[in-house]
Amino acid sequence: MESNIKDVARLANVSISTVSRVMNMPEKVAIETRVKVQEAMKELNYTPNALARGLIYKRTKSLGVLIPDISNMFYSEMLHGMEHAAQRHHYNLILCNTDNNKARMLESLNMLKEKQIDGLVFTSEPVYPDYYEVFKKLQIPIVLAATHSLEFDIPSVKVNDEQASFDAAECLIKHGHRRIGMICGSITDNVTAMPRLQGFLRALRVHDLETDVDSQVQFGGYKFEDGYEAMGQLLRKFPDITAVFASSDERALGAISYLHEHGKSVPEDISVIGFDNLRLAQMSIPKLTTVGQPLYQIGYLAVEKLDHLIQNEHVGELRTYVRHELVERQSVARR
Amino acid sequence: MESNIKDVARLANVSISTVSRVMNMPEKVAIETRVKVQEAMKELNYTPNALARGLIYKRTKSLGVLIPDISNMFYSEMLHGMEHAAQRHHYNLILCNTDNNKARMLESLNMLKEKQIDGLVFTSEPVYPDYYEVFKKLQIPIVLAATHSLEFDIPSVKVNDEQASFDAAECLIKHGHRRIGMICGSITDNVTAMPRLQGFLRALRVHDLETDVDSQVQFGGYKFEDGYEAMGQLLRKFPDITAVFASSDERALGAISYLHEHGKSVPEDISVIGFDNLRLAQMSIPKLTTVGQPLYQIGYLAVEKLDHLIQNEHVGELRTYVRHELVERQSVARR
DNA sequence: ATGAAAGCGCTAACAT
DNA sequence: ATGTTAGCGCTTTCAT
Repeated sequence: MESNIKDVARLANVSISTVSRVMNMPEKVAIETRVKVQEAMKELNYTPNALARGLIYKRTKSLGVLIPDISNMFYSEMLHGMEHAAQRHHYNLILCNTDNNKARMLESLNMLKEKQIDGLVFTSEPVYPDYYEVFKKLQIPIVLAATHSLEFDIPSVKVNDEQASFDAAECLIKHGHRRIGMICGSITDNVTAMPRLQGFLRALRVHDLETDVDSQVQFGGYKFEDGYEAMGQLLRKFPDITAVFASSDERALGAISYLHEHGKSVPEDISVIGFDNLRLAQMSIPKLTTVGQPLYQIGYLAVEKLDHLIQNEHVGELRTYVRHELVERQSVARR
Repeated sequence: MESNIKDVARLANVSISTVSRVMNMPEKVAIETRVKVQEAMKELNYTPNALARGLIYKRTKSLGVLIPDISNMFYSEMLHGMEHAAQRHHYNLILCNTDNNKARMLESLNMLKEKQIDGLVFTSEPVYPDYYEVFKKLQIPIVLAATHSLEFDIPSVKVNDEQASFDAAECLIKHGHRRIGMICGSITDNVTAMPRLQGFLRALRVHDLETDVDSQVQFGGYKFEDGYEAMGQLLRKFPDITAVFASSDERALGAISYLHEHGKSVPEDISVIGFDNLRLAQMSIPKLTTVGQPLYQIGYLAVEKLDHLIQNEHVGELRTYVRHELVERQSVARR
């Protein structure tokens, strides 16, 4: 039942080249033959085979996307943007969940290369030197989304984390807070967690507040549970705290949950500011004040940048930094 | 720099069939030639071309996934399950976001067919007769995830919505509630919204409570904002309500938000039970009591079922119903 | 305006 | 154990 170009040619009484022509340069074929061929196509329910085409054109209009955890809202919002950009530029997205697992990532990369993807979007993780080696071997355009590399020249789209964190901390300070804690990502992550820490500390310094990382900062994972845990530890180290900067919305919600369970109300007793502005930031009680990054846009732009690379047009800037935005809701109060 | 089987053959001083053999049946080639070929592959950084293979095998090890909105946690959790099953069975997932837009869906389906996917996962939307026509033309195995069709014989994986809703309502009733409202999906959706409504009503009837759809049920979208709106309307129609069944977690959170803003506390004044058990159900204050559906598992099983179909093994049951689970947290109180 | 034939990178008979 | 060749479905010269 699967029909191919030959079947169409036979039914329409023309050669396969004519069929090919009506698909790719219809104006070059006589109107009546064209119609005849189109009717044959319809009758046979013909669909061209992209594998055969890809073999010839040496491009597939498929992009690979490597994501650590799709069930995380952070990534799914970015992915949404990527998908829309992909549709717009007639690409398909092949999705690979890496679970932050290197072996799995290498495996995925291999599959993607075999499938002859035209380009790759790599998200969030830092580009370690061995990753870079793999990328080079891939021989295809790559764009980093929500991450970047200062060591290597790989195009990227992300927010300025240092400045965004600075703004978060300053928001707290401007609301009159002086004893401010931070719930931060892993110390080993110097593409996201460290710049955020630095931005936080810079704001404190600029406003003549003391900084003591040991007592003010709690490191940990980015999840709700991690935020919950971290809030507990922070409170123990730094009991008279009046505000907390949690550098992801999930962490912030975890922190709020901890505070709630321990009889502190937000923002009356303690203010909390988050980072990301995921959709859930509007769903919490109190609604979360946070520094928003335009995740959808990051995904969208990453794919468009990739498209430019593939088309060999001007790539524009190597590292694109998109604007963050302070979204003031209810979790930060004046003191 | 892109090397192919010919390059490898030349470098290893063998024919291309020998190279092909070391890839597909290495035991059939002399150990020393094999090593020679493998070295050549490594040196040339050779990767087989899946397009060429697919052309011959007539299967691509790619699956299409149609999803209305990936940035929705509901879908991203399912997608996560699908992706893991896909990895396990050596498939790639080609992701298409349909935005609930029919034209876009048809376009995606067309692209997917051209790319010769081995199978398709279709999520959530009801299968309208015209969709079914399109599916038939596709000529490939299809599995429905979190939806099903009683009209057409298409394999599916989902929860028993009627019973799940029954359990939700009964939970409320067993906590002593008698004046219970429901926030429901669209009346036109008879694959999900209607069964849930029926389950709700059945529970009321079984427990000898009056049922009056007009005053007790508010229809609307599945989002947070919709839940917020609906809660307002419901309260106006049915002021002395003591409990609400919101048939999605997002709606439930919206309802809670409305109640909170209007001076009613949950669960002291009004109890709320949700549906889905998304990760955010644990993040709210109060933590949400809800009827959980195993979304990850639904995705996982859908892909495995698709694999069975593709392998032409026994499909097992046509319609698989997975277990839901009542997750009691803090948003429902005894009365 | 249309057709014949080569070739994209690979596998699978069929030789040897 | 290895090589030769046809062909998967298509595009693209090159003829006519």
